[in-house]
Amino acid sequence: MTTPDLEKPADGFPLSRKRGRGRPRAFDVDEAVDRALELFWRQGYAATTVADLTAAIGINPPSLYKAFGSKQELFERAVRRYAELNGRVLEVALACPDVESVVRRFLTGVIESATEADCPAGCLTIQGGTACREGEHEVTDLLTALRRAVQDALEHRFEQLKAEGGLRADQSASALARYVATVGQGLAVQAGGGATREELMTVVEFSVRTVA
Amino acid sequence: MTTPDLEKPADGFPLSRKRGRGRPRAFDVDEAVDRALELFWRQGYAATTVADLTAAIGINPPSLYKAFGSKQELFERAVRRYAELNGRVLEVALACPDVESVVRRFLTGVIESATEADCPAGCLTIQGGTACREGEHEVTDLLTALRRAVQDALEHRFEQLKAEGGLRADQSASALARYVATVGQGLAVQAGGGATREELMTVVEFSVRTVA
DNA sequence: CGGTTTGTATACCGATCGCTACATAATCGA
DNA sequence: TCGATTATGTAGCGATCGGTATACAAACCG
Repeated sequence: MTTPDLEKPADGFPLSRKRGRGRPRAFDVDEAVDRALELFWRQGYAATTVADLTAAIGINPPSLYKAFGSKQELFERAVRRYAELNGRVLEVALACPDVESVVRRFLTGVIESATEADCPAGCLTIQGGTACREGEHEVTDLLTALRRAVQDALEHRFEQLKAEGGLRADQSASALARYVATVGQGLAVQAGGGATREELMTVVEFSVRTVA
Repeated sequence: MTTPDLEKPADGFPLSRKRGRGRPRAFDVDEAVDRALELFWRQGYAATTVADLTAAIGINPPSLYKAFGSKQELFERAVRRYAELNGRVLEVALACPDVESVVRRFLTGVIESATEADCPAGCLTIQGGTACREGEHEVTDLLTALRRAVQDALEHRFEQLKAEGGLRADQSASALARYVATVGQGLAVQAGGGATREELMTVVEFSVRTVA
């Protein structure tokens, strides 16, 4: 799973919009990634075909391959975009001042993201990537790493709060982070199955009660 | 998603092993379903090809289609087999005498099933079925219904215990069932990502604490 | 035994898969 | 305006997809 840094700013252009020498691209790359994200999110990696992608973006295959390299690299772009969007939600939760509010805000954010009306229900990192034939672990591994990164961020924050006295010294920050991440993943599965925000918010209350 | 009752006992044979008139089948159907189950479990529906299935079972395509009808019907058979296996685990949990032990036994059973050494990690109903093109909801719906059935069974048991006084009258059996099911699904996601039994058992303790 | 029934193996179907060769169009620096 | 460069549209590549036509093999019944 190489990451050849497509579309990077190409250091050297002070503030100008980079415009290469050749024919200009006829579609917006970021918008294309968003369309791809929606498809991968809704259908998963294996069930989403290049024909689906080109149709959704409104381009022909050569344009897709020029811009992204392959279906798998486009998937990685979409996943990175997804991580960027959800990263903001995570940051808001991590900024909360105590364990209970971090947990409540995180789980609430997961529910909101997984039940957003104009997005597929559920979580891309859970339902997007089982698809791997024997020996093709790249897709699965990427999504697993992303889930792990969220859990690690929670753990780091709980360690901070523990040092500040906001978490009892005999409590394990890593175990707590795993618990919260587990509930979050379960909530995403529930949302993928059609559960509503109201139903899922009752789960948050159970979880917060554990923590408090 | 029709269920044409393939391989039913064909009432009329008192106690004899049914042996039709034609050439006998050269492979064991139940064993074939188990092989298919493992593949669908590990790779998901969309990423598993008929060639994968015939190779794993050790037969040629016509035999698969004679016995099962289609890839999708074989998937349904595999899912039913999966439900049968996990149904036993669920029954053990439901037989426990109080809320806390039901929850503990259920979540422990989920962990054991999702981390069994000689099976794919995780849960078929979560990672097996995202695969559906626009308009092909059969696969996803089947798995969603299966998860829902587990949650409903928990809810029914909690209602029973509530009537017996084992659950406070102001507690919602459905909300509790949703919480427990959510944690179970989260545990399955964690297992699919490589978490160990020991790590996941700490999550059970958090959850049980909430309930008690 | 012959006739019927059922499963197997070979070989292959049209459709679609991910991907690309090629010629053309549109922009650049000079 | 002229190459050089980059993207686009058309058309199609070999491989594989889910599924099957056909002929043969192995059991039954009479």
